[in-house]
Amino acid sequence: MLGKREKYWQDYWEKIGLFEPDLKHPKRKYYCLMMFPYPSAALHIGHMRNYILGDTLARYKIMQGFDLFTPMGWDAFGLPAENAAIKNNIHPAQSIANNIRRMKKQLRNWGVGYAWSKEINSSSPEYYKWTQWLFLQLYKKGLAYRKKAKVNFCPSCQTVLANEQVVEGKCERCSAEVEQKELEQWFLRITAYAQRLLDDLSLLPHWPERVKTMQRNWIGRSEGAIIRFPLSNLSNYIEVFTTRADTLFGCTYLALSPEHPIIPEMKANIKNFTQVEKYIEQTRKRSLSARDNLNKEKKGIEIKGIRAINPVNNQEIPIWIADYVLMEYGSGAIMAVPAHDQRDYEFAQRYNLPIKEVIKGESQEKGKAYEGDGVLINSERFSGLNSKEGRKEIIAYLEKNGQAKRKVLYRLRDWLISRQRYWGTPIPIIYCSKCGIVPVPEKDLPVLLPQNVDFKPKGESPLKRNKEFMHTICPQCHSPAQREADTMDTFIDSSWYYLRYLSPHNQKQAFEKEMVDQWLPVDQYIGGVEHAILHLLYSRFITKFLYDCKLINFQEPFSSLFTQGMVVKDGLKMSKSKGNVVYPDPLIEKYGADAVRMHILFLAPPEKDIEWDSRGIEGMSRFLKRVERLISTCTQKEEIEEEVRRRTHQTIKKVNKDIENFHFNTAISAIMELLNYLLHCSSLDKSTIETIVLLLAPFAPHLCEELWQKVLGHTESVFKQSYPTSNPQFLQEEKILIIIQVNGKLRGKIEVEKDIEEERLKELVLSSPQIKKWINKPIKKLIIVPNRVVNIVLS
RNA sequence: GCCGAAGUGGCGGAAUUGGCAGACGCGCUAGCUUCAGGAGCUAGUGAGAGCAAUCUCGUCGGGGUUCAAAUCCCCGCUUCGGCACCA
Repeated sequence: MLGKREKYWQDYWEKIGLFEPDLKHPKRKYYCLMMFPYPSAALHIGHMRNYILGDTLARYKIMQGFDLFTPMGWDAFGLPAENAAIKNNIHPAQSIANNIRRMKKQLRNWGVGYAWSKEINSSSPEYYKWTQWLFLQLYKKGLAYRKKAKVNFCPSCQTVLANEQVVEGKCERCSAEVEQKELEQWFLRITAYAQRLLDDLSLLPHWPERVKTMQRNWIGRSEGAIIRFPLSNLSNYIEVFTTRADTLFGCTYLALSPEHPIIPEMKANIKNFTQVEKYIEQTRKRSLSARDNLNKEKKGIEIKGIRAINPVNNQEIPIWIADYVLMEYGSGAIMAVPAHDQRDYEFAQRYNLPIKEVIKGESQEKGKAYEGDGVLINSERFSGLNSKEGRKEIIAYLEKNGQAKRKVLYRLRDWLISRQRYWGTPIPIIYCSKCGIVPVPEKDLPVLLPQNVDFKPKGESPLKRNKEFMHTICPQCHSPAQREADTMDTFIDSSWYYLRYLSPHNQKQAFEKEMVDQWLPVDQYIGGVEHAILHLLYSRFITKFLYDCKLINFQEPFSSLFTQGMVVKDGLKMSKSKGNVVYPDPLIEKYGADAVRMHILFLAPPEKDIEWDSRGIEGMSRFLKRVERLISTCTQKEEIEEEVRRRTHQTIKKVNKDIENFHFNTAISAIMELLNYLLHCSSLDKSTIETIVLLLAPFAPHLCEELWQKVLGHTESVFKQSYPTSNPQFLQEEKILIIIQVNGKLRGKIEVEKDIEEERLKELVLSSPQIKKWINKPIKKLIIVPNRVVNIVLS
């Protein structure tokens, strides 16, 4: 079914408000959310897959009688829009508006329904006013703070780059060497929620295990201790973090990160300070790329003139600076145990440092550090303990003397939200020379993003060049003040949008608590796995924060998550820069939306990546034509045939189960099988014909709506009908096919009545001529699995 | 390097969780139908042997558990994702 007829039904669904539930008084709510897109270009097949999955589920839930809420909006701020605008010299607001118009039209043509009356756009003042409000709440609770941090800066593009835009230390676009710049920036203290974000993953049984694992790794909890190493003949000390206190006796040197602050502090005591300085400078030049990635050779330099004392045995050990020690993690210093850490081992080998074995393991490899647990040796009174006890005892011993402290460390870092960019939510902060940092009062929100800005990159935040925007009055002392020129990371926009959908135009609040408590958490969230970490972690963080503020009454935003696979072309993810993007619209024009929708769903299970192939679409189109022909032309009769009814109910059962499990591909093949059978019946009863249409409706909405109303003569939408449910009574089969095996090999089949007595079955099987010829030896054993298998085991 | 997932016909993929391997579809082959077809219908389609009925082999490779393994266990290989000097 094509063109005009599909459009007719799309209009019809809009007219009857199929996707516009009564948000105030839902009876059985179901919140189905699909990740909102970036309106940077037209939607391609990959997007379509996402929205088709959601729409099919949504229509199924509507037919099950849920008050279904499935809204859509636009994640409209951000880099791609700004870059596109710079390239084409159009204002981002303009290009965004154009793209939204185009994408909305696409979604409509695909028959994807949304509660369009609740549409949101994160770049509109009525939305970002509340993103700013959210920032202020975080600021009030001390969760938003400012500190110096490095950014990647491309001197040729004159712009700040995101980490993803830095490829091997070079700018992704112009290949210039990326520089590091230190800037004052805003951070959100997500690390304060690290433990809860980790623990509460267990509240999410309906999230993919894969995603939860990725989040766990990202949070990266590790349990250990801070151990203090005094410097000999000095009052100073160096602290290290370790998870392996059991190996403390094997520590033969300390290693500091080149950025460690104690190095300049101890300048006077360091005898070889000039060489040390030179080494640090060299390391810095080797830039992040070379140092961070890859298993580069570990290099370092010994600090002469100061030595550290191992607190557990008072042994004096040398202090080194080593490029494999990171300032960003732990204390920026480590206790090196070459015998039991591969990195320390390699370093010790290179510089001829002693290697002292203190753990006896089961399988020790030569020429490698033994990193496993084992039994402590060469550890004085701790020798003989196992690693686990050793860690506990050694830390306890040091703790008594104030030389150690138990410590849990997370790899998770605070969330840097400042962007030196134009196209984002302005950070609602004012800098006053008298009052310092002053948040914009809530009544003054939104801080409007000015339209007239030269957003071409010139090395600083574009807003800085707009005097009208920058110059303001301090809300506290009313003297002239400056605005914050940076905008927020767009991940903030998307960390709370699911709350805004319920009241997108409310001018008094970000969201209405009663309604949000009623509708959230989202019942089903659907999106790409590329958001497994950042977006989902940030949303969880913000939800927990709002819960702590008592603004909502749930702690997790998304009860079920479904991450669909990518659609790839020529083995690569579709992207404009690679030039391998496929748009579905020409196919829809040729075959109709229903055929394209079903083809995408039929191609593979939705969580799998698929290589795009439009060839099979002909088959789907044929199938839909056969459905149409069957429904429109078959002769009707009163009575229902038993076999027809049984097969129909078996199909109903399977389709329901498959949809619930997102097995859309097998649901479709089950319907195809049923249709193949029904096509051979000379005539059918009315209920079977209607069942086919109802079963298929979520998959092929246009065709089924048309058949339901125009052919079967109903006056109400097919989506106002209940989805078919199977009646167990009609599933019963009185005859069962039993598989007969001899020595585990298939040798025959036999049809018997269900739940036949074993003795009788045995008799039938052994007397069957096709089986007899295989029994050439005495029977050792006879295994009967009721209603399934008989296996004859010969001796 | 570490963690995770996967490996089934020419292709996409099924297999009630240990019980007929290859459902459904694409593609291909033959026939019918049509003025014609890039339309429709019918039949066939894992490999090998045979006129046939039928038999043998077969789910990445190797071993094992079991009456019975694509499915469970061990070893190895390959591919794809995530993390990557995290102390």
